[in-house]
Amino acid sequence: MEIPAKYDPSGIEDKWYSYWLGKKYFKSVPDEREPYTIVIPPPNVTGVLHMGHMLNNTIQDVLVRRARMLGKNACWLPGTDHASIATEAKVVAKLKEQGIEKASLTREEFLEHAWEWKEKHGGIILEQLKKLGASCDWDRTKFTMDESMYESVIEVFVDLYKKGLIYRGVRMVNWDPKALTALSDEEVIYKEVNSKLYYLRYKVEGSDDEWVTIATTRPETILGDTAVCFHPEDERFRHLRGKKVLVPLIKRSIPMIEDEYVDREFGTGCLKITPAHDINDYNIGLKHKLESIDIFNDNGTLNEKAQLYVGEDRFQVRKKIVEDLLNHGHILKIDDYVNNVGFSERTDEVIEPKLSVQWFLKMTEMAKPALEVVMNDTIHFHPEKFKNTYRHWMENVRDWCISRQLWWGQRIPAYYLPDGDFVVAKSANDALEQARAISGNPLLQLTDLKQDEDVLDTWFSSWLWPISVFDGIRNPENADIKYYYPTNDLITAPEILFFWVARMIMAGQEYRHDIPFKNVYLTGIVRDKLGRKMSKSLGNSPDPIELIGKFGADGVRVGMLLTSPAGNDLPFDESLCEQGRNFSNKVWNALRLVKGWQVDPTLEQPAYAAISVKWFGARLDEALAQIDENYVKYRLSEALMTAYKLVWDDFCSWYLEMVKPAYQQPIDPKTLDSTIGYFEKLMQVLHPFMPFITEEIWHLLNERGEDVSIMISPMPEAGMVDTSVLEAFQQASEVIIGVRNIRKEKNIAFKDTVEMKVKRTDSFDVSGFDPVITKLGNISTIEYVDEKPSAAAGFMVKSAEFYIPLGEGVDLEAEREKLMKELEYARGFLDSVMKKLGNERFVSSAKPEVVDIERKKRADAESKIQLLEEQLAGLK
RNA sequence: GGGAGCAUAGCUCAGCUGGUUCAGAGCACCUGCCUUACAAGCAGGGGGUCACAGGUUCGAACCCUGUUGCUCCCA
Repeated sequence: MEIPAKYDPSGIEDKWYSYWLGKKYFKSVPDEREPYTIVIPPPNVTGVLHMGHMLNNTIQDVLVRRARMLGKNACWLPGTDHASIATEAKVVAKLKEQGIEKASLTREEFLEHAWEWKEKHGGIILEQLKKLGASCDWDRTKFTMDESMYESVIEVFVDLYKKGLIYRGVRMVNWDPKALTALSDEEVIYKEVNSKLYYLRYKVEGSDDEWVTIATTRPETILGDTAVCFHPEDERFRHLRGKKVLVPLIKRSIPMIEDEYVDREFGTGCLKITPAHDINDYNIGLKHKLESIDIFNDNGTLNEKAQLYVGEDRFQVRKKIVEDLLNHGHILKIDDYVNNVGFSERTDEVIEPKLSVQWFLKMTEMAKPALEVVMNDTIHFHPEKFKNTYRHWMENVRDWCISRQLWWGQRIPAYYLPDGDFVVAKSANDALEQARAISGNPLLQLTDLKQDEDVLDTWFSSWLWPISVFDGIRNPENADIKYYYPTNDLITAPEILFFWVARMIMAGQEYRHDIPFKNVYLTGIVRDKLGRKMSKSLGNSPDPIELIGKFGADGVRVGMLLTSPAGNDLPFDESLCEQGRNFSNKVWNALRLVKGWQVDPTLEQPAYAAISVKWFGARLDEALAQIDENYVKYRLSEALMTAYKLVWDDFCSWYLEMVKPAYQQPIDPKTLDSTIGYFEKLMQVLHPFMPFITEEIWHLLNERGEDVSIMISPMPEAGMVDTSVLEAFQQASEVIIGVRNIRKEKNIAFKDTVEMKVKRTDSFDVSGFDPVITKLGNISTIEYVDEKPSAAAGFMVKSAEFYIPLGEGVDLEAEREKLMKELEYARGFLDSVMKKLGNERFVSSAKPEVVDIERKKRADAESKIQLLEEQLAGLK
């Protein structure tokens, strides 16, 4: 069989993915096995795959594939969320391109367009995940607006309303004047902006020429002012107590009030209060029972209450009012000023704090048990440090604004009666029944009821995700939810710890009386070389599909995971994927080597091969145990690195070189069988990280029947580790390295054999590995001697001395220098040990084991020094 | 302004309960090799005052205090 020297993943990946799909290996149905469940953090239907998804989903696939090979019933449930704001914005924009205004459509017509858009674009990410090798149970794919999911959301809304946890209230919200919707705090991005600080003077009412000066960045909002405030202990304004001032231009009379909120150092120490347009002012307004004057329309233009500039945009008005204020002598000065301004995450519009009627979910009571289960490690966070952040948020949680002024999403099931009263119900018919009851009017018709126009926040769907994907809200006793819930691991980004993870925990406790997952693995953010977050707008993100084309899915997966410990940002560089690709190639070439061997069934196993097979078995057991431990601690990068070194260093660089038959010589069957057996195990260990190449190689190593796959084969288990053979190999390898060094120093080509003489002590014995040393050192004979040979280059391993006779050309001085160096080191070492042992307090207070170790070190160092001294003496 | 976290090799990170001359890994770098699986490779090698200053201890990268710098969250 001809195997190319370079691994080409292109055909192989598609071949095996179709095979897995065809054999339904990703599918999961409840059975008697232990379940292992992951629900995907549903990507947005508007999105395309980016590097963050690559990292996140690689991790999920690694965990799922491993669980499957550990014999668990693994279920990775995929899906997408409807992303109400983002999707609606996309659909609106698309319609606009076609010359259609959203306002000209009915709700139903608009939703038709939205669904059409979703059908066309909504599945892109999931399709791309297949290229990555994601082993999701695609038959279970869910979308947050699927009928069952939609109904679950409505049912939960109604239930929480009945429990008194959902209420309708006036609140200061983050208003997006472009999208015409309220945003949650998490959807607002604060940016530093160069703006101006305007110093404005207000005339004191009833005075001739008495003024009070305030500083503001938003002069247009003075039209909504209802007070001016100073600090009660501020002497500078004491004389204004109880007086009134006039708002410039409109000359409205407003009171001077006092509040400790005012920062006396900032501006003039005097603050204008505009309760309708600033959250802090709003709170002061509540405290001092001030009037709220809302001067803005929903689209950011001014309304009649402003009295001036009615109908004009807020930023236009700012320019105009500054001019007018200047003309009327109200502006004393204008400073440059940098402040934080909130922008809409979706539309990039400047957020307007706005009073409006919204639906809220009370958080305080739900937060308590959700905090508890994380603090007491019922749910484990990886890494643990996020427990702190989580606690801080949960202890200061605020009510959740769950309404959005959009059409795309679950419509709020509140129905308004003609008199303004409302009922909340699962269906219009239910609502009618209730409405008739509360109004006492049995003649009310469906057409008399008007359903709330708003939809629910997307997170109000996704907080139910781990439950609703198994239909656990509507059918709490169904087989799926009982089997798969709670899920095992959730893999997500710390950015959404609060508005998703925390809320899922709350929903779990409310609706299943149980946690939604046992472990939360927080990934870092994928950044570019400059440390910037990868984003579409910056254009600094590579296209994952192109990367896969370039390095192979396996290569990219390895690249993503190599330097990505949990919770740490990943400074991405293509060279990481290159390293992954190189690793694929390394493994591939190991296959080429092994497949190239001719076997001679009559051959006995040579001694060098026997000991090598024994050693690698031990090494494999050791590494398997280390890898298991890494997985248990969710240290996936380390698990991968352990496997990487096991394959590259131990298997390829050492083992294969050790057992490799001489050129064009056949191999014995016993060694070949062991080697193939080890190779198979290595492929199984690597499979979760590199699903494609391992499947390919696994099938090439042995004839396989139908219906088999490495992905459903049992993961190798660590056996008892034979530490004595590991220790012996360790020393043997040092001998080999010693020989290689001498060859290099003395310019002896590898093809020339050398002799080796060994002067050893009883405590040192690697003779089991002599055949290996002979082979890898290309040594003609190993002779055990009692005296140091003359004219030889030497080195030491432990207390044994090794010599390569050189005939002439031994540089005595160089040998001497080498020995002196070693001696110096050994003496220094001994010194440090003696210092400790000479310290009375060390010997009396340190643990006895520690003291014993020091004593042993002293003995070893002393004998080594003696040896070196003898050697030096022998050189003369 | 409040809270949290981080600082170890050029880069990204390990370093568990203080205890081996404990300072480690991968990549990058340097040197020599196209040796018959692999130059996407092989063999070897250099590189760190563990941010700084104190303290606790027989002993500190690790514990404590302060300083500096960076990051994140909340306001």
